[in-house]
Amino acid sequence: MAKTGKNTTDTRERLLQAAGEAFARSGFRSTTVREISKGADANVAAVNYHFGDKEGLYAAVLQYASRAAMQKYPPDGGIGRQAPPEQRLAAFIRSFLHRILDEGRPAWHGKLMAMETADPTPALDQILQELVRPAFEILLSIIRDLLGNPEDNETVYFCAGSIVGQCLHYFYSRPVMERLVPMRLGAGVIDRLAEHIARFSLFAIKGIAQENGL
Amino acid sequence: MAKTGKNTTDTRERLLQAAGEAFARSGFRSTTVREISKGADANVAAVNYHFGDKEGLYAAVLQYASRAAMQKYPPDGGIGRQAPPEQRLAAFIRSFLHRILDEGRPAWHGKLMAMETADPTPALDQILQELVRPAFEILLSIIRDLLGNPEDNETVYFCAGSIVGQCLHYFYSRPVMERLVPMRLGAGVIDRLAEHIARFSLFAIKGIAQENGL
Amino acid sequence: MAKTGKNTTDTRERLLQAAGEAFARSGFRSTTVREISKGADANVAAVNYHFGDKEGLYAAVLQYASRAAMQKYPPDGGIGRQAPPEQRLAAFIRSFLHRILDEGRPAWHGKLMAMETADPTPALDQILQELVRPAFEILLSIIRDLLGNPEDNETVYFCAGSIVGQCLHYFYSRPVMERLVPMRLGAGVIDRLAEHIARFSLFAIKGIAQENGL
Amino acid sequence: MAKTGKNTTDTRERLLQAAGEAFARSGFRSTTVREISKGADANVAAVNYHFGDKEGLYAAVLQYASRAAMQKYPPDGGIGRQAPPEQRLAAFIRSFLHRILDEGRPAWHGKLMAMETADPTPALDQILQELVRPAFEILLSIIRDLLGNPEDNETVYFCAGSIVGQCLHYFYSRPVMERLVPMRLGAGVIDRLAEHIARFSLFAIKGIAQENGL
DNA sequence: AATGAATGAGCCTTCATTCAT
DNA sequence: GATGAATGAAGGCTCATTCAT
Repeated sequence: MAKTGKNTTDTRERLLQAAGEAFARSGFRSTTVREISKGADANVAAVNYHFGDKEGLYAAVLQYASRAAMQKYPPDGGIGRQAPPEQRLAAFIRSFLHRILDEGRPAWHGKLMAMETADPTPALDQILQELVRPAFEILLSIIRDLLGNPEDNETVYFCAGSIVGQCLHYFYSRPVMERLVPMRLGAGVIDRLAEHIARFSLFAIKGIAQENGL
Repeated sequence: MAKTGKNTTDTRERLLQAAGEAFARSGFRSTTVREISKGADANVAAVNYHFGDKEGLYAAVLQYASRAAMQKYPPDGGIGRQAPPEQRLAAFIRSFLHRILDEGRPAWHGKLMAMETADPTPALDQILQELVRPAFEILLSIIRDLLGNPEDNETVYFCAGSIVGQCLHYFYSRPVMERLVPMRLGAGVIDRLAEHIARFSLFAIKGIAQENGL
Repeated sequence: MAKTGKNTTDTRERLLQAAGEAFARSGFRSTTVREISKGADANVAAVNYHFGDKEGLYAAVLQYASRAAMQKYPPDGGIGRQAPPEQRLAAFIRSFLHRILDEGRPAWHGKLMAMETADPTPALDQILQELVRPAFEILLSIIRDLLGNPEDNETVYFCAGSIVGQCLHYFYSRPVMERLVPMRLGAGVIDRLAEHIARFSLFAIKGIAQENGL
Repeated sequence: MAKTGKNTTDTRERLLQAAGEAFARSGFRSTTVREISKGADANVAAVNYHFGDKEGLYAAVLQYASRAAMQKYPPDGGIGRQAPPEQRLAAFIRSFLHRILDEGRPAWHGKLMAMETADPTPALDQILQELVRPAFEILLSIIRDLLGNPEDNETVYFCAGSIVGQCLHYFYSRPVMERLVPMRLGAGVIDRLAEHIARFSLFAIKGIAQENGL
């Protein structure tokens, strides 16, 4: 009955953790505050007490997760701006892929962001400006370098979409893929996948650059 | 009390339509049968009468939508098997893109399928075998033709993923895209997009084929 | 699709049969009109069409069942009024017991009456006067004969209650009995049971008669 | 808005009371949780909060009632094991009869148990082992003493059934009795009834014992 | 005479939220 | 700061009944 030790980390933190896992597992609607409270070994009313309401908790979780994920897997892949764009692209892709597919402890960090991307809540805008846009700008600049700084913005955007899309696909469509192709997304596969997407995209962008350059 | 002329189509059909729009708008969980019933100008019990339960209605809607979408935009893009693989790929992509981005009347057809892809319900398996797998096989055979029928399956699967991913991305990430890039997805854009993805992928696959061929 | 042969017995009759079984199985509340209709191979609306409403059907079934049960197992046990009261009592008990415990085809006839006894609906009064009272009067007259036509009515009523109670007990408490004692109510047991109750009651009434007679 | 003084007992207790009365009045199926909640002056969700669901509430009520009834009218009738079996039988019967017919405050206690006996729910088994079986064993031992500890178990069980049946009859068949015989079951009648059943059964068992002994 | 579609009231349950302590 | 009890608004579903044919 003694409750000592339970509050070594404070309730707020435990709620954030439990909520993150739950939201990533079942989405916003399907996750109940009771489920979260139980997972955090806290009272039902704790959510409302600390975060106002369920939506407030979600926003907090999202921001918390985004920052953590971006910190663990930075969008530049840990490679300097001066590196050749081919390397920077490969690093970007590898980092992105790990961010959303990593099955490690805070696996839900990337998941949550990807889910939010497809089905945004009012909490999205908040992190969009703070975290997503900077990462996107990095990608754009890599592509511009590869394309030779073209005047045409649409091509740049399209190429960015092609790269991001390839990466996200393995997150979104995983349930279908697992039913469709005889292949599991183990740890090794992620790296081979990153390599493939980088090679695929590099050939494509180089091809486009050449064609445009003529 | 006279009910004549109130509805030209019968209740079952109206339920299917209303449910499709609602499910595509808010997802399975968030959509209520009362909302659907009201939208179909029918009684709450009508859903239960015609489809057993909410899940049965969803399954019916999904099948209905999938077939309609596949019929309107067939996976071969209306091009014969004998056409050169470059053309077949372009046709496949164009058809795929229109299928999921078409804003026409049954706009929700593609939406629903994409949502189901990312977050499957028990109703998915039903249409997976009937509709998705055949389309996927078509894509695989196109890629095999382009790659020169390689023995390595993983590369084929990876390339297929890259193509499908690029297309789906513009569906999934649309909310984010609209906030991030100054561009609207009008009818014309879909065609330019299809052209881009085809060109992008063709350069990539050709490059990979060449590299592997050495 | 041909429906010939289905109406060899008419719908009304089939509804009565199906409803009887269902009501005896699950009681009035738990039985649904749809269940009955399906069992009778008839339309949902047939019940309301033929019997006005569910309650009307129940009343019809009850009367139908009571008459059939009373006819198959008449309260006098098929023994003349002139027979010695000991024999008439044994016959009464045997007939009663079979009426409520018989597992034969229209097993539900007696069951329904017993259920109605414990938890009467408005339909009870109808059959009470027509069927139950005459049977009860027969029992009373047997007891009066055995007791030597006493002036005290309460003793007669009490004895009647003791006899009827013993019989009904094996109907009402069967679920508990089956859990409590290692014994099944097979066909042979019913006869041994009838014999026991007759003997038990005869000893009792004789004893009371002697005591009162002193 | 002030809720002080509104309820002296707490909600859980009030729910138990209200549910007991309602279940005894209308049975499990016909009783609604709204009816119970209103009767307990509580919210609809209170049932769910305190007892999980309607069935859980029923089980709780049944146990509560059984224990209370068994405590108020213990199966040994308050008489020691060393008393002569004739006295113990009379005491058992008197206690049993009061337990199921008592019109006192928790009148529904016995009613509920009797209803459960005839039409058991999953909740029965729980109290069967805890409360009913011990009482039944007491009755069996009394009968064995009266019969001179016979080897034949069936006779013992049959006699037990005869006694219990006589008692329960006045509970089950009360609605019919009241229509059939000009007699009310007042407090005085219960005692006279107990006396009758005891005398009736004693004569019967003694007779059987004598006959078997020859 | 009989049917299948449609109705609306009502039931049990769940859930986010609030309140008194 | 934190809790357990309590709330009320829905939500999905069932059911007896009715309506148009």
